[in-house]
Amino acid sequence: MYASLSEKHEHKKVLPDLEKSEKGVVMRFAPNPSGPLHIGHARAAALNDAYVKQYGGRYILRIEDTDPKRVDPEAYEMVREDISWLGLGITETVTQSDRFSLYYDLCMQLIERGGAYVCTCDNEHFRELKQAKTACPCRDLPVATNLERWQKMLDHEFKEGEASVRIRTDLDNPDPAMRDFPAFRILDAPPHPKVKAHVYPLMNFSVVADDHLLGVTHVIRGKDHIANTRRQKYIYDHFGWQVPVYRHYGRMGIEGVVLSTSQMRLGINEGTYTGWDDIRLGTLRALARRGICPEAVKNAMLAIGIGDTDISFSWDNLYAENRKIVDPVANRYFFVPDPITVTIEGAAPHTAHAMLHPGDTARGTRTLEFDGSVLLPKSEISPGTSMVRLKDLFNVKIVWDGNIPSFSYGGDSLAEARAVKAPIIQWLPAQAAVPCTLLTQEGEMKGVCEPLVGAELDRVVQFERIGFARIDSVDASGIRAYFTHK
RNA sequence: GCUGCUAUAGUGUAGUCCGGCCAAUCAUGCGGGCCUUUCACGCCCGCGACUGGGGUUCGAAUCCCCAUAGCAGCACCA
Repeated sequence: MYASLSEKHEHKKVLPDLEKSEKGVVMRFAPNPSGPLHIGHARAAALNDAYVKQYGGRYILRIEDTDPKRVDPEAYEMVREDISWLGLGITETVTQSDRFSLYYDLCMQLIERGGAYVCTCDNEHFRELKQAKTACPCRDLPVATNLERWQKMLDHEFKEGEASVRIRTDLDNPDPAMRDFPAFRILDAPPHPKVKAHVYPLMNFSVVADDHLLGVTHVIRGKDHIANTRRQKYIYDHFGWQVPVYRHYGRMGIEGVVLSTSQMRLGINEGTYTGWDDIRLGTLRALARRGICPEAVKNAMLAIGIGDTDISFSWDNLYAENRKIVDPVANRYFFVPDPITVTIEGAAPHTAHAMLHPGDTARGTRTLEFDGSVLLPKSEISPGTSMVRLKDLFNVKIVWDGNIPSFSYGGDSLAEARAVKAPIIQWLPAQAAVPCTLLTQEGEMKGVCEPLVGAELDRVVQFERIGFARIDSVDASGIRAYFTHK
């Protein structure tokens, strides 16, 4: 009985089983190095990671840099950093630009098998033929001719746009997307930052080649790849290779942040964003800067799972995951936004001892010395407020003369403050407050905080009654913190 | 236009394959209460959904058909 109770209590989100996983799995995460990773990438990264951990096996990071137009040389390093931050169990890394000769080899073999041909047709013309389910003249050329043409491609005798390799599929396939799709193209420019080439494999070819060569057993990717999966099966069949198990999860809409790499880049160049880690962006480094933990990101992604329905990602759910992680560890401090200086009449010096964490008394206290005047959040003091309690200190009576308040000592009794429902607010000694800027996605909040916060650099703290924040920088001019969430 | 995928509360998710135990799970959110020198955490109570219409059946969230809506592909991007 107790067993079943605790079982239910510890109910953990488990991903649905994958078939053919008994002997372990080989999976891969395959980003394109066009920029840093964002929350959308995290889904594929986390799901594959979780399955490899569940079944055991290898987890390959494959950098898919086969399109020189979409390669940012700096992104290789950024992707590496982001993956390391996420804490994926990557067991090996391959970069496709290192493997062009493998693809060329396989292409030749495929042509020899009659599974591919070199097409020199004009693009527009080919499209019309395709719509009409008609073979282009190149399709029926003998293998020997195709091999010659392939050699001419490699020798750069064909220029950009003059020839491409196509996979022989089924012209009668009702889906026009399946008919003789391209596998290699020629690009004269731009140069690839990592490899000297003009013949480039297209994704459907290089992906099949590598999935097979690397022994990938299961592929989990977005359903935008569902057509690619069907196309890729033609290549597997031509080679007689075994097809991996595929799962396609639905589209994930993400509100409120910019995710498109090109838009982000543009915004950075124009100065709209401070960089790839601008907190208004959905990059992993932006989340990190705000104090979102990698485990929270992964947990949120696993909770979403691999369903094939289109979903809209909810920040609330991610924040809830993060709060579970951060709340038990974050020290508590006072941050007074938009402070006003107030002198309190009739109060003797007091020393306040506020707990660093109310759930963990062993952590001790911060000490705040009261000596006559304090800083209070302006928004808490408005006509009609007759008493507030300064948290961990004492009560303050407020008397209003029109719009002019005067403050006086109101006793130490917490019970009295409760009795009149006085708000218990954060405060700082006027003499011991450090300038602090809290940056949120909506803008800056200027204020002051406890000096001790300076020792929390790079950690997440909780500003009482405000929310969690990551301390981003500490210097002579003050502290800068990024708002995490409530 | 052609091809394909999907449709459970505000959001995510379980159940759908093998119809009844589902007047539908869990989380998050929201409302209320308790606890508490934070509007955090914790605890309690509540709110809230099977896209619509037909059909099969003793019985349908679950099977079939149609409709509607959303998404994806038809790139020399990944």
